[in-house]
Amino acid sequence: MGTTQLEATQDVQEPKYWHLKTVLNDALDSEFSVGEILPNERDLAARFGVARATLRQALEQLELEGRLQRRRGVGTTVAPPRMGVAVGPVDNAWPGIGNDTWRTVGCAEAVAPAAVARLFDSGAGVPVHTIRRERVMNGQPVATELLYVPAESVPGLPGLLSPASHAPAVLRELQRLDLEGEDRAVELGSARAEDAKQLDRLPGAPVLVVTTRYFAAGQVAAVAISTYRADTCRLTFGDTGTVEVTPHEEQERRQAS
Amino acid sequence: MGTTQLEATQDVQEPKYWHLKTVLNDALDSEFSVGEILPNERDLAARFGVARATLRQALEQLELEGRLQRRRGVGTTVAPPRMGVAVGPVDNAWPGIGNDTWRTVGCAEAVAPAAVARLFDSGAGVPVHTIRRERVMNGQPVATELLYVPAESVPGLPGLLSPASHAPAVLRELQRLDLEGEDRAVELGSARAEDAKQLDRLPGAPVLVVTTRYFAAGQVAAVAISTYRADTCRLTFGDTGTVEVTPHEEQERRQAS
DNA sequence: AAGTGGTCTAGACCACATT
DNA sequence: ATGTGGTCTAGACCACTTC
Repeated sequence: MGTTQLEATQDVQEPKYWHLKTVLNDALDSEFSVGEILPNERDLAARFGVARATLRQALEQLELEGRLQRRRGVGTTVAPPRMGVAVGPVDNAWPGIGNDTWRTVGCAEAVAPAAVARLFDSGAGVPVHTIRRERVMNGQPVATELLYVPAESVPGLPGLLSPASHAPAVLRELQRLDLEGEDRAVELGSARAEDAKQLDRLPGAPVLVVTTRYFAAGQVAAVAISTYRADTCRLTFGDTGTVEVTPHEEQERRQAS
Repeated sequence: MGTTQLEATQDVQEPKYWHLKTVLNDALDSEFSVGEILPNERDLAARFGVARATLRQALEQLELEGRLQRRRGVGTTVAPPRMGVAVGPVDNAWPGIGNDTWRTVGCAEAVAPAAVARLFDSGAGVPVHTIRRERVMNGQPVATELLYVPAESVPGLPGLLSPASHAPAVLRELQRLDLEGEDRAVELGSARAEDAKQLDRLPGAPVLVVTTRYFAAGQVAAVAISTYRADTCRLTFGDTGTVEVTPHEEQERRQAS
């Protein structure tokens, strides 16, 4: 990266932070390896002759693109390539089937929030089982999920359940139903406080929100709102089998730890 | 939204811009309708008793979440709900089939850039036809795409073609092949200068990048890199038919224009 | 205690669209 | 010419991790 100031040959009309971003991006390719820590922001800003805020604007974008990882109190490191995460319909199946990558971390019984109720055929005020799960890959959390199952989808449930057996029971009942199809949407969001904590990020971090509707008996039998870390994940939708991680990616990921 | 300063009852540990964001978000729900313009940033900042930069941090997040739309020289308006955009496999078909929502805007013949070449089975240096297309919905551009077709995928092409007939000829040849499957990945990116211009956004705007691989004869016969506006689009992957726009959404969208 | 990234301020000027 | 959002500066202090 040298001692170079930003060249004065800069096109007008091109913001400094944008130019800076491409310079840094190139430097990451040629002069740094995955996991390496960069100089701190104050030094970098001085080296390029810009204010720290401007430097940060460039770093923010590079982090958004998954090139960098910044952690308060620690520093900025070069991020490994994004993980390919399968979100279906690889196994067109109910959640919780077999030994998948999800882990249940809690559950509750309540009325569906308005934004979720809209996804069900029945209107507002539907009582639902709410199951919180998290997904871990390569030893790091990549997603957190809220699975909403209307009580009427699983009528066979006994009345009172211990917290420990509640979630498994709901999933078991779900899996008895005949799954007719799934339906997914992906959009950009920012992590709510609770999600951010589980994903080991700050609130407001960019996330990919996957909304899945599970159909059974001509109705929406369950809805899952999955929140993926946008910086570390590439969501894959394989029609022709899972797109597996290439050996090259696998190697680079290992270097990071 | 009132004349209210930010309440002093603010929890410590909660950043101002974060609190501000929730306040604004609630105000948007209750006191504004789609398409309405907000007070300008300097006024808003003064009204809430914060610096403009802090106010902007809140606005940026709301724009990222698709709640606001900001345009330089114009102002900040309340955004309509995101459009549901089908990205397949609704029609598991070659690009350019039938009357789809895509429009070809240019094409060229060159060697595939490294990042794209990696997606093909053949290594680097593959000669490809490059077709640029754009997707328009509800009268506004939502996506731009670069479609890469290796020359060896379409051997039946005559040598020299006029620019006008080039792209259609490539697509026509593609469609003669037997499509065995598709493969998609979605990740977050930021708009390159060229894409940003076509999407009517500033460079660096958040986008959802969809990478599609088309398989034929056991090979990757074509690759498409589609860039969707993350602020206005919700990508839908329908296994059970297209998820159509609800009447409610349709109405709100109309109010915006 | 020292060093990191995260938040916040109060200004200035620029690019752009509209009048 | 005016008003808007976009960029940039030079500081300050805070929250967090590590030593």
